[in-house]
Amino acid sequence: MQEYLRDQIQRVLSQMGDVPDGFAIEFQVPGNPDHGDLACNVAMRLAKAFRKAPRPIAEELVEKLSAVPLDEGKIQRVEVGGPGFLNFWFASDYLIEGLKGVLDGADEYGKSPVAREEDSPAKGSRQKTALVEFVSANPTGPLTVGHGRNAVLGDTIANLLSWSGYDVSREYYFNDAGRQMRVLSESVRARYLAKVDPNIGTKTIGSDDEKIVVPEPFPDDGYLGEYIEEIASEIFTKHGSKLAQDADSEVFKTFAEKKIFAEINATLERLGIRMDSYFNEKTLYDSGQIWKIVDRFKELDLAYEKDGATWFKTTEFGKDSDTVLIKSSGEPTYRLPDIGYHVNKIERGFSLIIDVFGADHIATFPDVINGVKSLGYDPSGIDVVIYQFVTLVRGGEPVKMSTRKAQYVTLDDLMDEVSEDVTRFFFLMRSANTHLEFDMDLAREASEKNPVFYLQYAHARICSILRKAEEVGFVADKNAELSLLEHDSEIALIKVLQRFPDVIAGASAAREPHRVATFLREVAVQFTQFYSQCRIIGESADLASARMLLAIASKIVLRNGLTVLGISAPDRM
RNA sequence: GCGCUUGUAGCUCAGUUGGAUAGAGCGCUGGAUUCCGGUUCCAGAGGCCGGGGGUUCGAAUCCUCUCAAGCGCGCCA
Repeated sequence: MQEYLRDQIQRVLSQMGDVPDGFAIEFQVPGNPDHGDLACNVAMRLAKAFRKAPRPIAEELVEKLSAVPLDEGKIQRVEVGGPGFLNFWFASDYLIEGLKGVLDGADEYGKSPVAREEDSPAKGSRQKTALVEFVSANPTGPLTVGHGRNAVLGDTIANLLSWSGYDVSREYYFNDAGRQMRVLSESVRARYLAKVDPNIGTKTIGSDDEKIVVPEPFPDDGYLGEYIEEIASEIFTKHGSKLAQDADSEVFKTFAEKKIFAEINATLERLGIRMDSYFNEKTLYDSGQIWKIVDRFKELDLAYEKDGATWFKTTEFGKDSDTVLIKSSGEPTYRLPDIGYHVNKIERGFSLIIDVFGADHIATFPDVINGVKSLGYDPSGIDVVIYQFVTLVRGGEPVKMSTRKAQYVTLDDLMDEVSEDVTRFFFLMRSANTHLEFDMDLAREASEKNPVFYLQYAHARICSILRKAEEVGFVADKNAELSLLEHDSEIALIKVLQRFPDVIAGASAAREPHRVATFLREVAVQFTQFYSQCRIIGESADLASARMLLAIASKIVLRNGLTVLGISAPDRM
């Protein structure tokens, strides 16, 4: 439709004056139905070039457009509105074609065709690929609520890209060799030793307001969660006391890592998330890649040695200070493997590389990009999605969390309390860069106050109508005369449904899943209005069939939208 | 102190690329109901879009200054 109108306007404009080079004709969907179905602002934007007021330009445009009649199957009428907008009203034939499109599309409605690389002919018709890296929590403990937002965002963005025609891979990046894992291992070992010898000495760690008693060998910055205790018990059950003498035993680390990873994956599974690959940071060491990068940085005069450490000249890129790449202990900081990892991703040939991480990581991202660029790679395919932190609210008060005492609500706890569907929806209903307030009381409530239930209810209600129709022996004619749909609420609903593909495409391009959630609410509202104003079963066979098809189309859009968000569309509630 | 993010209705938040009278849900007030699911629908009240200045046909949106909040600024990740 937009292309058609663009061509028409282009043709008329060229007769009216000199259109500036590169002038693009743009359209928008007006918020106010009195302004038609599509609006165009060319008249205002050309006022200066034409040295004329916008309104006369618009009026001339309308006159010229109507002189060579516009396709009546597409456009019903054109008017000048406000300061000089061209307002177009779609013809009902066009709307009906769109409705048929929804029904024909069915489970596929809203999907874009396969996206192909077009920039390089050599690549021919290769499908675009995307790598979405998310979660990426090191296996040191259960996933928290914060990880939940990351996980759900990443997974949904992956869904969106896949609906936009990308071949998508989900990847989990982790490090099981660093300091964190050492502390984890020592924490488990200390708990284990206390089981072997209950008389082992204790000590107190923590600050003045948070004192915690732990076994003597426990690291000062150790992990205090209950799960450490459980892992130690399991090791004790399996190995008895024979590991007590072996200070270097790898068992603590490998056992803990294996168990924690299994739990993380089980948690992700509950959310319907399945990774395609896991990338161990260790790979980058083993291949020698990170050392090559350091050498290259030194050749480029972007790295130097000082105080026994190797530094990255981030001041070259406008930062206040340089950054350590390799500590004086010989161990790299996370920044070096991060650069290596992104080089690795680029070398794997993805068209699009998406990272999802929390606001606390934002400052390190430019270093990675600058590093990648300095090494001669093109970072333009890398896109970062940043999300702000989550606050749980219960009874109007924020839920206090303390990592120190390991008093935090895990993602599993949250799902136990409010269900998987609600968890996903609440993480997706707000834009990623707002601080999310997760209202537990609202989330628990299974009523119209809870936006997820409102959507699911609308879907269930349509299913109920279909069941009812079956009971009374009514079968909708698949070739029903859809032009019988002319009630305001029917027309409004048809128009909303047809926006779905654009919403998906827009949400995908902007990596903003919340647009889908916002849109689905509109669909549910429009459907409910239609439902309350128009009866289906009991009307004449023709009208009942047409309305039934409209209800089925609504069901398709609700269902597909919920599917993209990873939320179930129940037949009954 | 510097950097990033965010300030929109009482609360939680939408607002596309700069567009027409700034929207939704909750809460509040008042109404509807012979119904295919009342987990519903309709109406109303409620706004200095944090504040000042600028850009232009036109600003919640862009620029600038300023105020406030969150996060980051480590040989942690």
